[in-house]
Amino acid sequence: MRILFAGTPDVSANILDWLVKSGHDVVAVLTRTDSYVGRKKELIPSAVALKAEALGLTVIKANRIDNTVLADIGELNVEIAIVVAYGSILKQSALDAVPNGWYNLHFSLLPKFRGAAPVQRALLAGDSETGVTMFKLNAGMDSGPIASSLSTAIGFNENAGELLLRLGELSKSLLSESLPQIYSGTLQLKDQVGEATAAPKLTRDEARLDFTKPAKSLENLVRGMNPEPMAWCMANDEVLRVLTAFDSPIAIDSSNGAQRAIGSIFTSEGKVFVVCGSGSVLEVIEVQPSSKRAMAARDWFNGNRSLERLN
RNA sequence: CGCGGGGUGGAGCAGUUCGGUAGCUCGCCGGGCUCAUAACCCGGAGGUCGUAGGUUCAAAUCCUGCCCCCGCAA
Repeated sequence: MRILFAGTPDVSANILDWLVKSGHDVVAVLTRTDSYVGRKKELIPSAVALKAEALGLTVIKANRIDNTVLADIGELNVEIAIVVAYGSILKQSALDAVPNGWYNLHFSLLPKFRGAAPVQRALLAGDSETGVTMFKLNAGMDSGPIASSLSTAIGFNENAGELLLRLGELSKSLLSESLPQIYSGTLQLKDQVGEATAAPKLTRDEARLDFTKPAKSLENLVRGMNPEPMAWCMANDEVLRVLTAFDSPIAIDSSNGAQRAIGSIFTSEGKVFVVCGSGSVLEVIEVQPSSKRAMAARDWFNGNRSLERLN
């Protein structure tokens, strides 16, 4: 079947590459328009656009499926579309433009975590399992009938970037299982069952560490926010990004009153700890002060001996 | 010309306002203490202070150009 692939970021590009190299008949790619990225505001094509060009595929760049784009899609005579993190909502008119429909890969076990940030939200929630779901798009938000899904255990120190990478790989298994069924018309779709939850895009406010919370929930935040937008807190009026941190099994020494204040920093055996809520302690592994590169928390602390607390 | 912050021994930082031959916390090497240690004590190596030029008796510090790095915002 002639396939239209729609996607934008790295994960999508990786799956596109795999589809083509596995012999699937991808004839064109739909991706978001080039966007200004970085300090120098350079106009950069999406990862999918770059990959598609390298593969010699037709590329349609659009953030909205207007009549012009619909016409372009019409001319391609594609039979199905596969969507992996395209980045824009597809309206009914767009869905109708592809005869056998659009199949979306979503990085959660639907109906959990519908929306833009399923991987991060699963980590924030402290879930021990997540997965990838292939479903047929309808006009709703990730609410279409499911073709298939695969679950996977979340590693205990896995962050969002690492988990996404793994889910991307899992997707390939899902596709190699489901695509042949779509081609042969034997695929069975099932309505989503269970409680639906929303996974809206992350905001920078949400990424701020609140040390009055238990260390475990801060660990979840740090993992879920890495690599984007990255958890952060304030250290002497400067933003400190926290790349890696774990709930520590050590307990606060109740004999040391100074160490008990929320947000207090202390070291032990070369490790850096922060006092959190409910008597818990967060071990900080890697941080990035503003203007600096990411560094081991210990190195950072060596240069900031006078710092007593984070907030 | 979107806003802003940085480049100082192997690492992280201070010193730059008010020029005068480099300091702190670590790491590393050697020695000591100890049953032992990531703890403690003593000693040591290691720096063209991003780079090019300028001012000066003298520049990490003042002036100018350039290179590299980072956060925010998009």
